[in-house]
Amino acid sequence: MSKALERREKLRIDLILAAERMVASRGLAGLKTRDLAREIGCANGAVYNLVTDLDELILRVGSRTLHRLDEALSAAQSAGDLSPQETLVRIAIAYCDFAAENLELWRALFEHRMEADKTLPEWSIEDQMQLFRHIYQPLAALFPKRSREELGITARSLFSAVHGMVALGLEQKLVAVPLPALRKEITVLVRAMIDGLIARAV
Amino acid sequence: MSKALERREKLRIDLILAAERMVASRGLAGLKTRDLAREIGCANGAVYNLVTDLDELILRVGSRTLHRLDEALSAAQSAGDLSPQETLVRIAIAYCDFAAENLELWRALFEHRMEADKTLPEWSIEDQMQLFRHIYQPLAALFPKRSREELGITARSLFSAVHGMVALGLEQKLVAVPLPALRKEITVLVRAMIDGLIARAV
DNA sequence: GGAAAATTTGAGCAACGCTCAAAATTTTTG
DNA sequence: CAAAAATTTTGAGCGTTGCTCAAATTTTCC
Repeated sequence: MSKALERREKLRIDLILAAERMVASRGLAGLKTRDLAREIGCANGAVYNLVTDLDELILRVGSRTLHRLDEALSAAQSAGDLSPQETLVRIAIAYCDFAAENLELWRALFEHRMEADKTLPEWSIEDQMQLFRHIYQPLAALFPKRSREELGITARSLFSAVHGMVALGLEQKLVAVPLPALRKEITVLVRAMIDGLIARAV
Repeated sequence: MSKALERREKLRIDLILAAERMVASRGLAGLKTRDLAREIGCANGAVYNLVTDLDELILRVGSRTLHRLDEALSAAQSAGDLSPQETLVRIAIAYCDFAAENLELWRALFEHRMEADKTLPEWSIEDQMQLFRHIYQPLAALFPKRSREELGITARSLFSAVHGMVALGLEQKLVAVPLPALRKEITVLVRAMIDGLIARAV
């Protein structure tokens, strides 16, 4: 590869990492092209040589966040040999903890909205799909009779419900819930949801 | 009241209604002061005579949305004389339907974020608290032994879980779920959550 | 080394929320 | 009712924003 292209690649990575740091510290709204350019040492116009858009940059940062989240959920899924129920609780708690520890980056995943005409790139959609798979496996163990499609729907429902509790729980707007209390609420409700689903399944 | 103040009040109401229409049609990001000023027939600077901030204006619009949502949930709560379980399902479905029918206004409730130093006005916090009360009553009927505080926590958990399903369900980013399917998922999971909570309570 | 190709640059554009001296209007006063 | 005083409205303008593009710079190639 030519020297110019090497430098370009290096700068692109610097840019994404700088953007990640900036979102983490100042929130998605605090991400500014001029600050980014100063941070990585180039002209502000140069940002658009590395990335077509701020949208793309945000998606790149989001991709990194999703992969780290994926790792956190994987760790929770394979820790110890728990029952499927308790594995699901662990995953939900891991999701909550990740969101709390990576608050602004996690928020950015859901705050960001593309303009109506632009569509999400393929790799970004792929990233998001992967998340449900951690829930899918324990669910499949609990409901062996259900079809792949049914399990997928249930997995998304469970994920969404936990996401809602975390989202509103970490929101300062509504009553600020202390993190330990939130973890407890999640544990209670996930157990209840699974119990309820099993009871109805028989 | 003086003629000047009357006109001011009228304009302020016009402004809020215009803002509501603009958010509903173009989303929160499409709310622009210059367009608002043109719409209600005044100078762009005049917007700041009626409202201190765009933040305040958004909060005013949010307040109206919350009140309409409150009405929708009230209607669902008092329709027929259903069991507490089925009332909770009805409320959840009503929430889902309201969000779908008022997509951008409903989104604005959660997308909007104040700058860190500014705090929410009292009336806005009050508005938000009211929402849980619809869930509280059927829950109290189901769990007569629980304290007010415990019921409040459970109410918020249930609300948050349903909110999460609606939020991710109506999001175009993830797999777009057809509305009837979403309503069905919500019904299933709310019933499961309640069943599970009751089973653990005995 | 020097011409050609590719890349980087930063001034500049349009649009944004918001401000504030000046203009217009309303209210008070004589 | 007219002039003075108080109040309200106005819109040009400020500082920022994401993004563009002709010009300057650097790299590539022979």
